[in-house]
Amino acid sequence: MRLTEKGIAAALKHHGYKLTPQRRVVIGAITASPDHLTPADIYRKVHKEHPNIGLTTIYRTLEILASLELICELHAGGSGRSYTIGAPEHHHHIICSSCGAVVDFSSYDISPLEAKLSRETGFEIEGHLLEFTGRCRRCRQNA
Amino acid sequence: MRLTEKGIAAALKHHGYKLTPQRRVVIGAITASPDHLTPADIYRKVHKEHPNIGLTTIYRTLEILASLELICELHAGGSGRSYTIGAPEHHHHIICSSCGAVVDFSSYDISPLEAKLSRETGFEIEGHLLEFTGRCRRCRQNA
DNA sequence: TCTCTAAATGAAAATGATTATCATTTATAT
DNA sequence: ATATAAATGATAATCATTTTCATTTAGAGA
Repeated sequence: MRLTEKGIAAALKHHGYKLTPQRRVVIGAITASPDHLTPADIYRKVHKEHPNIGLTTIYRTLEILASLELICELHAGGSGRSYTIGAPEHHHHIICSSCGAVVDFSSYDISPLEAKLSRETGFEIEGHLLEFTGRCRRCRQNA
Repeated sequence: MRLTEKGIAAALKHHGYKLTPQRRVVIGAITASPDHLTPADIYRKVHKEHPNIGLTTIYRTLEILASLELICELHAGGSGRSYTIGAPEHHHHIICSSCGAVVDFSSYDISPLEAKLSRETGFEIEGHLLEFTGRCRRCRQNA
């Protein structure tokens, strides 16, 4: 289950941010895409319909959305930063290296591993990064 | 078990790369540090003793070392790219968010999870990213 | 609905990281 | 010792991201 455009808009307001037309457009672009998008990707996507939206605004909006965990930052694959739509529950991502599609999975609980590592290394675990890359079913069939 | 300066130098030669003084210095800086280092970090470290080594050379050397998997690229934490010394076996990393120390762990086999995901999602898994951040024992005790 | 104000925007410049270029130097095979 | 392809360093070019600041605007309250 992924967050919806309406849900994200409501969460923004709930946290005291203004719901500007520009922010609506950025949120719309992210919720409409199954892929991971860089700030430049989003700029290109929205620039046709909304040529007045600046890249700076996109950066600022993405930063807010990420800080509220309404979108997820991805690390695997490309070198630059990219984002995908968030979800209500904690989850991880599989990214298709061919088409860029992102699939969530929440069927894995990482906390036992965290506990084990904490015991073995003396670290107090604060966070983790777990992502997979691969080729999605469709891309495999098209090959 | 981590790779040694000698082992990395030998591997470089084995793959047909020349073992220049500059590369030796970069390799030395990485093997000498328990932390993750950005290209700029390494430049600062080596610049005192070897002011003639350019940042460009450091970038080029890091790229080669990473492509041969003699060093590991880290993603968690900082935004820029950073590296740490490699190891002979596949492993993952825990990074101290306070002091930057990197601890390896290889006590976790991710392949059952990969198989499960492949079955559930139809993806052919190609790679993964698994890192933890936390506070190491020493930093916790100093706090 | 109107007004006000803090927040948000966009354009531009500044910054910072990374890559490309190219003339010069050098590690190593012979 | 020599030849040569590879590597280097200085510089410039590129690209992503952040800062700045004057202007605009969403939304709270009258």
